[in-house]
Amino acid sequence: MDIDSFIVQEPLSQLIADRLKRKIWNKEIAFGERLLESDLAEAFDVSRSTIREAFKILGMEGLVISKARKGTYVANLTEQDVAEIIELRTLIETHAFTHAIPRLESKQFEDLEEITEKMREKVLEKNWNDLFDLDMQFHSYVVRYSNNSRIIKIYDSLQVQIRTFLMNLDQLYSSHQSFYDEHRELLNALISKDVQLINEKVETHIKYVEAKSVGV
Amino acid sequence: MDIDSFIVQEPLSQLIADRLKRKIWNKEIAFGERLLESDLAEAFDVSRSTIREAFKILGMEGLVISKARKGTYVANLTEQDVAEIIELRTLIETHAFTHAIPRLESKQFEDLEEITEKMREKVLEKNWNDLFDLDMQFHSYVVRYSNNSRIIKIYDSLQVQIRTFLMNLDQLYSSHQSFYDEHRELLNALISKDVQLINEKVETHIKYVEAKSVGV
DNA sequence: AAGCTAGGTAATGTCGACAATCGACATGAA
DNA sequence: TTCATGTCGATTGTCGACATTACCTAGCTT
Repeated sequence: MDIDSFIVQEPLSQLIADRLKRKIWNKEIAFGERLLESDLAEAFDVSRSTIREAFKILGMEGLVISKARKGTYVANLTEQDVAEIIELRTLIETHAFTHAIPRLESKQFEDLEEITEKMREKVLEKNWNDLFDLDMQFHSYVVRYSNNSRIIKIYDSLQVQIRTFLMNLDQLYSSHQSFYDEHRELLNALISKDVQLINEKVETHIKYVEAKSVGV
Repeated sequence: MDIDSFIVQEPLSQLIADRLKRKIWNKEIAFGERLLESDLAEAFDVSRSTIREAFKILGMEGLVISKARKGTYVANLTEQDVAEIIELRTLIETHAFTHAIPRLESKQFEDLEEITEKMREKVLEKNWNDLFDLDMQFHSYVVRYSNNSRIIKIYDSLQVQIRTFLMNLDQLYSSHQSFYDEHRELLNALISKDVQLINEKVETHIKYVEAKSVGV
């Protein structure tokens, strides 16, 4: 028995998909770039089948676009795409946050409080990568309490795309303080359980990010 | 050049996925049934790779569920699932219909009129299958004018699931007349371009279907 | 020179086989 | 009996090779 047996549980294709995702986020692979099955198979030292399956995963998450017999390309984020993502995010989050309200108890608010406080730390440390993670985590946490597995799944895919364009916004780095403030307000709105206020804050928060993204 | 060249354009996996979809809709394959790659490969006379890719497609549409090293199963539609689908459908359609308004001109209303009138015919002919198609077509047509490719894609997948549980509702067959009336009202609401009214009609229409589906 | 046709090359689609893993059953010890 | 361990068959994961298709280029025709 190999020692790796204790580590490897998920299929190789999933691992490859994750590694490709990272490469795109780190800009090692550019938007619009063509991905050749053979090249990647060689680069990752796996077979083309595995790469193919990884492509399917990334395709579901909207990171990659495959056309039959034409190849697969890293999805290009045009202004239209960013607008679509913003629109969808607003739609899902306002709905999910609202529907999560009845299931948010003190336990949940404590968790969110913890996430938010960690954000404050990361802001001071100027650790933007962790800050991103916490941002995503905060929103995912609430969406999960919408209790609709389909909406959660859609949101997970959407978050991959959100992250993709956020990682390309250097401007965002300069506004770290408001990053924390925004989530603090969002959390307070949730605690108040005031639907109107929550929707307002969610929309404002997303629009705030959108403003940063003009001209991606 | 082979004569089939004119026919075969899309990958085999897509064709297989469609055929599997039909089999599920026709109840030739039951909910929750396990799908064996080898068996299906033999049945359709293709390789396992092709079946695998078909599974990935059906997985995206939510028709089957694959778990690593555990196999893939036809998705089971519990009451919870139906509730989720209804919730998501309402969310997407109200949003998409509302956002489609500015792009709906006389050309579009004529098209919708045509679809609706065909429904009247099919009701008289008692051709339920075609009626289903027209129903799906009507809603897809409007959603397409939301101009958000991501929302359209989500809706397409959702419609596959909607169809899946509609095909299992014998009760619906008895209410064919109101089927036509419902869409007539929906169309009138769209023509009026009254957001409030449209949302109302969409919600009513979906809830009407939901009522039929209690206890699936 | 422009456009069309044909052929070659490179990439994707499909295949069948081998490897790793899971589940069920059998076997044996506490 | 009950639980742990080992073995076997069945099924999915991964692989490399062949088949088919699309893109590019060269050469021809007008």
